[in-house]
Order: sequence, then C-alpha cells, then structure tokens
Amino acid sequence: MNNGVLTIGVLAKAADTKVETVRYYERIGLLPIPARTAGNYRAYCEDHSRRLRFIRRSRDLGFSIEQVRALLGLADQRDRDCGAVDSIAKEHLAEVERKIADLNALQAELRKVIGQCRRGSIAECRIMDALSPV
Amino acid sequence: MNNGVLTIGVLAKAADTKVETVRYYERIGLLPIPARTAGNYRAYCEDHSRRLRFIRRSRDLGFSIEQVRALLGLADQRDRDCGAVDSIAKEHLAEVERKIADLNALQAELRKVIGQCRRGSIAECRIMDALSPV
DNA sequence: TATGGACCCTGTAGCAACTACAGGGTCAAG
DNA sequence: CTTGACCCTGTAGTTGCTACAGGGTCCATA
Repeated sequence: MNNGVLTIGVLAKAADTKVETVRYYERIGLLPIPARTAGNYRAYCEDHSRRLRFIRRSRDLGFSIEQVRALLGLADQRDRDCGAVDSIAKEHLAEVERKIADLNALQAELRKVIGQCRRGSIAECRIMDALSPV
Repeated sequence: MNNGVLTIGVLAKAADTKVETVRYYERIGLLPIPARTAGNYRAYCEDHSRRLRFIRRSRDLGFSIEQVRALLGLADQRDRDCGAVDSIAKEHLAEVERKIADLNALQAELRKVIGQCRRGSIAECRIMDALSPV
C-alpha cells in the first residue's frame, strides 16, 4: 500500500518526530486532516511531509506553535509582501536575545553565590545565606 | 487579628508572590500547613515568611521546584557539610550554561535566516526557504 | 491458515510551575 | 447593615508535547 502514500510512522521518521507529535499537530490544526486507508490508517502525501518538516524546523528554531501557525498561514499567501514573515522572525530573535541576557545575568549571580562557599557546615554556608534574603 | 499572625495576602506580598502561588506551594509540600483562624483563614508567622522568601529567591535564580525542595531539606540539617548544597548549585549553573550555549547557537541561526530577506513576495522569501528543509 | 510482531487507532492523563476562574464565606469600616 | 476587600475550596487552563491503556490492522513466516 504505497503509491506515494505515507503512513504516520514514515512521515514522523522523515521529520525526526514522534508519531504522537504528528497526531498532536493534527489535533491543534497545524497539519491538515489526511485521508484514511480502508483500515482507518492516516494516509499522507509529500505535501504533508513538507509541511511537517517546515513545522519541525521552525520549532527547532524556537518559534512558538502560534508563530508557526502564523508562518504557515503566510506561506499560503505567496503574493503578499514578506514583511510579515520578517517581523515574526525579528520578534522571535528579540525574544531569544532577551532570554540570553536574562540567563547571562543569572549565570553571573549563580557564580557569585557559588564562589562564596567555604566548605563548612550548612549552618554557615554562604550559598544558603545568599538564598535567604533578609 | 495581628499579633504576629500574617494573612496569606500579607505573606504573599512580602515575598512578591501571588496568593495562589502560596497555596500551590502548600499543596505540593514546600510550605508547611499553617494554623487556621476561627474564620478558617490561614495564619502564618515569620518562619513561614522566611521560608517563602527562600523559595522565591531560589526560583528567581532558576532552581527547579525539586531543587528547591532539596535545598530546603538540607537547610534543616544544619550540621551537615555543605557539599550537597554546593553541588546542587553547580549542577544548576551547568544547566544554565548549556541553555546559554543553545540560545547563542539559535541566535546565530536566526540572524543568518533573517539576514537573507530581500523584501520581495512571500513566494521568493528566503526566510521561508530557510524554514523549508529539502 | 494461523500466529506473531510491528505498526496503527482513540482517548485520556501526565509533565512544570503556576494562573485563573467560579461560587462561595469572613471581616472591618462607614 | 451593607459594601468591598479579602479569604476559602476545587477545578481547569496554560505550552508542547509524551505516555500510556486497550484495542484494531497488516504482513511475513511456519
């Protein structure tokens, strides 16, 4: 039963995804509802595969499901100016940069806290002190 | 009704937390179950307040709930060597550093993708191309 | 033809760490 | 005695999956 028809397992593997994830994407409307075989198996084609790989690649780049949904929506309006695409990507980049800044601050503070440990008892541990604000 | 007794609202505000969060910490066993007033209000004291602030500070530094639980457990064994504290903190620092590395890689890739946009139609958008692996 | 194992199906619950109600009760001030 | 701010319990929602349980299907092999 494969004249260009892909089972969910094959589709998932091609996108390095789990079968459950594929069904999840269908449930939330990211992947269109596929045809079914006589035995009630989902029957996918190349279009589904491309779409799934687009989703995975976007997710790997940290785009949220809602951002992916927006990107997919734009992908179908091929004549539109790509400004909207650009702005979703830039907004996401800004988010990533905020997270990096936050984590860098966190890292500095953790290092400071850890650096104070003099290896005594917990009662006199500076790490614990640092975690106990006045 | 305040001879050293704190309501949940006052406690929460002192730790810059929401009331629901305090109840949540109680439910999962991070905060001890407090006494109740005649009207069935939770009645907290300074110890609770200190403990809550410890929790919040740890959470702000990115420790997971389970890590906080471990730290709180250690806080009660005041004679023990503080090596365990140190190792929880260092493990967390390593995690943070891994996340920073991941985000830096992500940032680089996003910048590359965004830099390719030439502001045409979506059909010819390089960002979309970059999101569509072969 | 029977059977075993790999695959598929639906539906539900779990993870982290809260947050947000709904639908009530309590308390203090005016 | 009413108003409004606070408190109570219990449950469901958030994000993005993942992990079952309890079945059905398909295909190769004995």
